[in-house]
Amino acid sequence: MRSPEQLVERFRSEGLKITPQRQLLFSLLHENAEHPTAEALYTTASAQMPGISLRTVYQTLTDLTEMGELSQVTFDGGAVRFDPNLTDHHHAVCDECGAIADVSIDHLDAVSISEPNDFSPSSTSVVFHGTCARCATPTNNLDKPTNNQTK
Amino acid sequence: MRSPEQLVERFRSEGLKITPQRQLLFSLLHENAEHPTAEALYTTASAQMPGISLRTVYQTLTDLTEMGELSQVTFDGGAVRFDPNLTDHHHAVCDECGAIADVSIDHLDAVSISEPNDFSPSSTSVVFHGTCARCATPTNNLDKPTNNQTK
DNA sequence: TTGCTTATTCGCATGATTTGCAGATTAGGT
DNA sequence: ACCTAATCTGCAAATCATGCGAATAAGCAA
Repeated sequence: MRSPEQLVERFRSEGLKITPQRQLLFSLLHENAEHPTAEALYTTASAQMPGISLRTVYQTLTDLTEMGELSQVTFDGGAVRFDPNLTDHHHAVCDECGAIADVSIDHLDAVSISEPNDFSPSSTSVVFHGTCARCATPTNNLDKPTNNQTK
Repeated sequence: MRSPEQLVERFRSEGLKITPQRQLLFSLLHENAEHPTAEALYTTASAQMPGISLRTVYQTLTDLTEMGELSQVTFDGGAVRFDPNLTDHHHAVCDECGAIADVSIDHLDAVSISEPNDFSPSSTSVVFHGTCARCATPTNNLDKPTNNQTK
């Protein structure tokens, strides 16, 4: 996703209005690597702007997604999560705390479908499940994040 | 998933009862490569056993999943789909008709996380998006399957 | 076969997530 | 300051899934 400033420019140039709600969400999403759900963003946004509606959060997220500024991802059937990272990347889901991390992958080009041979893939996405560094460390068990598991 | 006969044995040995509803679902799931949703199975089951309840379908699918006889998969936030294929495999989703095919993959072991280096993956799943053979063929457009897209 | 015990089924209510709709509000230009 | 269209908001409703209690039936024993 572009910077809040660039988004403001883009919205203006497309005749869309710059509302405080949109600006707040732009800033909350900018460089946000937490893959938040709409509800999570709503909670955070509400703290800074009491009265903002969940409907508006959904609406803005949908708009940004349609504009290609956000992508939506879901893991294991939970709520949709929003990802402002538009670079080529994949995801690692911690089975302990539910955290989702962006990961880059080596040698993905080596992967191919061996069977069947009649499917033409246009994109490939990889999801790792496992344990994140924080949960793997037996010490600092105290400041572990709360479980955010999708299910 | 094992054969209906083997499942009957397993259920009996665990003190579970063999009901006509379960037997029907065993047979509908056996070697089913369509990745059906609970609703889809309910529709099919209802044709053969009018009166069967959607609740029972969900219950049985959950039971089989907990027994390790089925796995659940979701794509793009749609409804959960059930997969009786317990072999090591991945999935290819046709963006045209929504069909989901099981695929085997070569060189998955070559894939590794380059960044960050502190996540310990225990499993890796790959999903291809693209066009299936049937949709890619310009002829036989007439007998294309109806769009079953998850979203 | 009959009867008993308990697993199952079923239907309905409820929960979670998301979208549709319509009226109230407001951004941004005149 | 005023207009108009875009936006926001609240609520209803759709979809998917699960909890719960009463009714039912499978499997065992006599």
